[in-house]
Amino acid sequence: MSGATFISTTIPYVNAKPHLGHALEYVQADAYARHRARQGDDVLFMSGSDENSLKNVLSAERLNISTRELVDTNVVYFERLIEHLDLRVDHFVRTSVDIDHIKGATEFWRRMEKSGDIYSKEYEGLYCVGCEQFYGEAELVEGKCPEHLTVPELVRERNYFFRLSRYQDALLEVIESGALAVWPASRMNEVTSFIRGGLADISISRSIERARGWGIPVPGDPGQVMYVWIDALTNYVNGLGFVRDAEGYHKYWENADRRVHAVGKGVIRFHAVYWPAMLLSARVPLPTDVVVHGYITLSGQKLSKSLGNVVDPAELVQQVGTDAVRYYLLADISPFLDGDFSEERMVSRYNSDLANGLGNLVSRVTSMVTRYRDGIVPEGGAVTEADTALVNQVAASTAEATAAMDRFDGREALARIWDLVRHTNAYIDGRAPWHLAKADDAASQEVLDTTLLHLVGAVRRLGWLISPFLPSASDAILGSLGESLKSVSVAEPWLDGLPGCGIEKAPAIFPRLELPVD
RNA sequence: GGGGCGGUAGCUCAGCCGGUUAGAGCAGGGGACUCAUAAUCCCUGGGUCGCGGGUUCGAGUCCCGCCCGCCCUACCA
Repeated sequence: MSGATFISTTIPYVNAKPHLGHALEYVQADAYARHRARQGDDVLFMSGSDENSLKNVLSAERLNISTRELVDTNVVYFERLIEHLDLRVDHFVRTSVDIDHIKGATEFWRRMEKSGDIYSKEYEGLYCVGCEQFYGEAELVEGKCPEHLTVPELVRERNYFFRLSRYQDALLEVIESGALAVWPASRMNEVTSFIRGGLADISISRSIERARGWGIPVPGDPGQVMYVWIDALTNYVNGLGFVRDAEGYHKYWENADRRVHAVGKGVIRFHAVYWPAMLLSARVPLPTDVVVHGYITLSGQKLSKSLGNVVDPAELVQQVGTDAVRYYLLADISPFLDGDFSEERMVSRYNSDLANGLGNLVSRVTSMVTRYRDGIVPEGGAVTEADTALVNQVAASTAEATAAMDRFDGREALARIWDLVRHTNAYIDGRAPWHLAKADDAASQEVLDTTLLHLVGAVRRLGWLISPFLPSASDAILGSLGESLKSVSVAEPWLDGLPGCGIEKAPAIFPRLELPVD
């Protein structure tokens, strides 16, 4: 146990601006990264951009600019989205720029070659530029690429091939033994049945002509560049300094407890079959988890540029704020299945859960401590059934949310956290502190003290619990209690250190949003 | 064609190896309260659990067939 966790997003092509699907994967990976970090792991969260793609070359040609110019321009939108969504990305790989990546991909290729897994042969196939992938006739729909609905081009040239076929048994073994877990289980079934169906060797290079001279050269053959997926997959180790045998590589990959890839359902095969096989060939440890999310539809329709229904996540953040977007993506969209986006639903969940639920709870608690005890958290008195029930809910929500996150299920985690939000609100009404405050007998005052202490404890715990999902709100809540995340531990008794603390009436953490009227 | 995953209250979903009157959140209806972001709390859910058979003392929960949606995979004519 090294206590280290590696988590990555896929690296998108930067031939266009990011859409909501990118945002989904980003926040899912970010929540997991923050979760593990909070559990005490040393976490490295990596993202990046896939720039060596023919798709980028063609987009640039259409715009009449250089490929370099295109990727340099577009990558900024992704970096900006990462900021807008408040992601704690530790390292961002640019595959056409980073020297570690370019050298690393080359070294990776050499290792596969050394294992005897690379050979060249004449090949002819139907290639979809949009997918950067060869298709068999049978996979086409009316002769067109099923993803892009364009006619693939017939390509014939000498290419290098990877002996994927050799790794069929080994891959089944790592997946079935659980060494490489694919989430959810249904996706794992897909992968194993695909492998059982037989693995053919795959083309891993293309002529420099077809690539328009863009891409990472194949070592020892200036006429060929690497197939974009081959260099792209190696970004995960290259971003850690694989080629330099860097300390980061040893720590966050080779010796890490968890090596996690968050991916979309469209690229499972690359991450759960090709990439592990490449790693086996290069004799590098495999990922431990591949977590597969679905796609986001918009009012039931697939996001597509031609339909003009692409939602710009950056714009969305500007309209409703980072918390609303993060919360919606994490709490409402299934982590594993396709989800539907609707602005109305996003606003509705924000208002009911964040503004009316948690936000209002923080307001009323801080307000009562300020009003009834001059902002000083009191010592508690005798504990009764209602207090114990609250304590139990704190423990249950904490345990359940933590366990859910270890299953990559942020939606479930948030649901269990909100059990505590509701329970705490109900606890307040059950105690009616405003009545206790008016009663001047000692007994009532003691109950009030106990109640306020427990409330502050619950709010503190909630602030801690939401930190992977809503980091800035978490800071705000803990800040209003004079706490920072670092000073709060799950291990310590949950009311420790609270009596005597000075707190202030918190400003609205989640101001209500108005539904867009149109 | 083969395989997989879904089809549960208006909406989004829970329901593990079959077992008392099928659940949650939101929305809707009624009531209470005032600390709070007109927020909160309490009460309120007669849903053919896609359809039809079957196994069982008993089935959303297992078996068979069918319908619908999505996905993976392959082409037998």
